[in-house]
This record gives sequence, structure tokens and C-alpha cells, in this order.
Amino acid sequence: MLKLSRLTDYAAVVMAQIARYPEQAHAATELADAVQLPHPTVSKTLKMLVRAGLLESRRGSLGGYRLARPATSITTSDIIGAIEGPVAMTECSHADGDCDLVDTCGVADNWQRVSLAIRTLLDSVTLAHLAQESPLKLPVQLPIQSVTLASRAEV
Amino acid sequence: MLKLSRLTDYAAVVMAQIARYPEQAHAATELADAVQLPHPTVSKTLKMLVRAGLLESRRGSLGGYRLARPATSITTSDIIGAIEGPVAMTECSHADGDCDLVDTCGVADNWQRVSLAIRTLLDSVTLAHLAQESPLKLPVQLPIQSVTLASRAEV
DNA sequence: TCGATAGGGGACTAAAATGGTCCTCAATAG
DNA sequence: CTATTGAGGACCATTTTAGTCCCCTATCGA
Repeated sequence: MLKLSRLTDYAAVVMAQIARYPEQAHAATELADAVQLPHPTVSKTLKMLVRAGLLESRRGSLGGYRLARPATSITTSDIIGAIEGPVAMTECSHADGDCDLVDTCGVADNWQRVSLAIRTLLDSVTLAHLAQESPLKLPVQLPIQSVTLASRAEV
Repeated sequence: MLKLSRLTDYAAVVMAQIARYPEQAHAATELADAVQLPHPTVSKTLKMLVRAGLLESRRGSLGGYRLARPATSITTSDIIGAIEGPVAMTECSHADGDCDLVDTCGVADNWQRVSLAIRTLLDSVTLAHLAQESPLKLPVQLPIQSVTLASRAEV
């Protein structure tokens, strides 16, 4: 299904929630409540986001989480990467490719390109986009159409 | 990581192998050998591809597998779908969305759009592309860049 | 200085998905 | 009739994922 893990999903929701009120610090409890998810799980997710450098945390009574940088410069790719590790469709599409089938496979190169295209796409959608109430309809969808035509025409 | 399952990877490799010699029928054993993967696993993969309607099979001594339609009209999306089920990034991005968090989530719409964009991308890359020895360098990659600009400019 | 409020780190478990193997049955060609 | 080749499904081992919990540390304010 090429699906995101559930935690990644949570991460996106939580990040979006924070992004909507960037000024204040958000406690894990508060977020869990706002988002209707069990506190320990949300907490775990938040920790991962901190470790990835997307959130900053502050302990103590007035503590909580806030964005480490503006929502416009946090990408979906960053969020996915924070929870699942770097985006890579196939074994061999990360740098230290150690797939011993490269010879017989004959598909590696092209997969890597597809992978790259997806990464680029995910890089182009920011947290600011996600957090927007109004859906980002055309901006993403329309230009993609031209890709379809372009690459189809090539063959 | 947003990774394909290993079986999907195998499927792509095997399909590409078949696509390179579309005239003949390919026995599972032959394919397993060509691709350097254990026979039972390859066999399983082939069965799945048949059930998804991407391959046609024929039993008996001169039997084997061949493409159900030309390589140009089989997409990577089809292949992924055959093994992992329909491409959908989030729980709620398939039709029968039954996520009870839609209200508090506030991100669903946009994820669905990202999902759609990826699906569109995967639809635009065909088996013929994959099977090509020479990588499809620019066709896919360049137009995507314009997506980046387009959607960034929008926010 | 103390205590209440928050997060940090990591261990641990249960459940599910994945990968891989195997066995028996059915179809086809010669 | 027999050798070949796929269909279908059971089965198991391993890994991944999700979720919980506990104990420690930092910060604020009384």
C-alpha cells in the first residue's frame, strides 16, 4: 500500500496542531487531548520529533513543545523521516546501497529515480500546507499532470 | 521510510524481465534463475501478479507466464497495487474512509492530495520505463522540479 | 529550598505484517 | 499416460509496529 506508519500519521496531525498556534508551548497532555489520542503514544511521537530536530522542548511547569523552525520550512519529508527514517522506496535507493542483486535486477536505476521524484514531491509540501484548513487543491495536483504527459511521451 | 515491501521489489524485477522478451512464455523456474531469487518466492509473486490481472499464465509443459497487456500500459502503480493493495498513504486516503478522527485531525484532506499526487506519479511510470536499460533520467525528474516551485509559490 | 509540572530515555510486551517454504491438486503437451 | 508447469493454500519464523510504563531530570514559582 505504500502506507505511512500510524505513528507518522500521528506525528503529522500533532505537528499541524502545533503549527496552528506557533507562539505558545504545547504540553503533551494538551496535544493528546486536542487530537484525541492516548497520551503515552503522543508523547513518544513528540520525543521522536524532538530528536529529529523538528521540535524544541522545554521542561518544567511552563514547558512544552514548539516548532524548531517555521512551518514553511518543515516538509512532510522531514516528518516522515523523523519517524520512519529517510524516505527510500527500495533497498538500494539509499546511499550505502548494498544490494547484491544489482546486476540481475536491471531496475535499480529507474526505481531510484521514481524514489527521488517522490522525495522531491514530499519536500515540496510543507507543514504549513498540511496545517491549512483549506485543502491545497490545484497547486500540487495540476503540475503533476504535466509530468504524466512528459514521461509518457518519452516512451 | 515509505518503503516498498521486498515482494513488490521482486515483482518489479520479474515483470521487467518478462517485459524484455514479451513473445515467449516464461516459466517460474527460468525467471527465478534469471533473477537470482529463490524459486518458491518468485512463484508466489507471480501468482499474485496473475490474480491482479497483470500476467497471464498457462500450465503444462510449454506453459509459463506472459504479460496480460503491453508493457506500456502496465504502470508501477499497478505492480505495487498487485502486491500490497491499492496505493494509499494514510488510513483515510482510500475511498471507504472509516477514520473516526477526521474531525480532530484536520490534515486528512491534504494528505489525500499528496497521496493522489504520488499515485499520479506512479501511474505515469510504466513497466516499459522500468524495463529500459537506460535510466529515464530527465523525463521524470525535471518536470517534478516545477511542481516544487509551483506549490511553494502558492503558500 | 521544596514541590508540582513537564519532558527524556529506554525497557518491555502484545499483536500484526512480512518473508519464505512446502504440499497437494489441476491443466496441458506430446 | 506421463512429464511439466501453474494454482491454491497452509504453515512457520522473524521482524516491525504500536502501545504502555517506569524512573530520572529540568524548570518554575511559592
